[in-house]
Amino acid sequence: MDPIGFSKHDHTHCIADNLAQIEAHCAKAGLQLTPVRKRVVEILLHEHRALGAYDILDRLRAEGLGSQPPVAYRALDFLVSHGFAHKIERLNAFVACAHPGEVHDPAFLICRKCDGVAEAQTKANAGQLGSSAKLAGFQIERAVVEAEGICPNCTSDVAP
Amino acid sequence: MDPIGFSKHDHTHCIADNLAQIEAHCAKAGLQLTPVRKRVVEILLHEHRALGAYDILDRLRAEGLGSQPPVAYRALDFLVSHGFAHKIERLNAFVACAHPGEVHDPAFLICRKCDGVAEAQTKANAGQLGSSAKLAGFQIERAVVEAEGICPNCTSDVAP
DNA sequence: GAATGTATGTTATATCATAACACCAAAGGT
DNA sequence: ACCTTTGGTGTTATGATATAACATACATTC
Repeated sequence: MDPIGFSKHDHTHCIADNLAQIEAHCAKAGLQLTPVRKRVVEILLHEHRALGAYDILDRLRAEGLGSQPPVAYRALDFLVSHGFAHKIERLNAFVACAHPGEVHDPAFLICRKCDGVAEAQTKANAGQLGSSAKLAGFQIERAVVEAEGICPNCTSDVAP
Repeated sequence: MDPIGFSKHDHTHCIADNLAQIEAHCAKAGLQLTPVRKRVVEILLHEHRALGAYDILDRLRAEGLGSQPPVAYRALDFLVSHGFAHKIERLNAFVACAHPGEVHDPAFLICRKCDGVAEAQTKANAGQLGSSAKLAGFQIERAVVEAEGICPNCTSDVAP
């Protein structure tokens, strides 16, 4: 399974490119991409799916980079708060951002067969949700949009 | 779309009406609205906000209706699976459904000041997300849409 | 070189959720 | 009437996710 938008791509380049973008962004913004943080984003980039904090922690532990939950959670907090990763609330898990550095309101397509996660774009204040909010006098600051279903690679062998 | 929850309304009637609808629906569909299940949905209806499973459990315990987590989770599973309540993934908490019995794709507006939750309607396959999914060849089966921000009642005393 | 800020290491614990098994009560067949 | 099936509840134990709190380390700056 290698879904970024669920399409085939050169995964090695995809990792390297994203990492380069992240490093550039950190350098520019004066953010410290420490070994643990870098390794966590590498792990996330290596999969194109959501990983739980404890999955990540297991890998860090195996590499001697930290063994207690706060190590993983702190690295993830850094990545999420700077837009290098996102939390998938539905899964209590984390994915690398597909557009690091850009400002965006992410939406996710989660395949329930292969667990792949694709990142789509939305505008939180446009569309149906924006209309409802406007009507209600509600100011949207952040929106969680996570669709579950079947990705194109799994449509053939779909089982209910 | 008329999100209820942030507007004034006769709360006693709102509870009674919803409960009546739920009872009618259960009777019609041959579902057992047992004492625990009924009490849980009453508790949820009484608040217009999301309650954690353990909050609900505490109240059940105080009334001698069950004291262990599975009691609350089982009742909540029943309510959620039949559309009488919804889980707010962002909060790991539950709200009563504002439109029990009707088929709908709920979306939520969550106030970060007062914790109020309003339910709005969307169509999962329409709009921006639907377009993205279509483009990717992704079949949406279910969508989690949860907006966080400030409700109309809290806009005055808004703090960042 | 002391003070400050930021990151990490570690312990302990909080919070959310479910597996597994025992028990009970209603519904339906014989 | 008796039995069996089905679905709900009671309980124990544990799994899974997440954070508070405090100690240590290391660089920057004054």
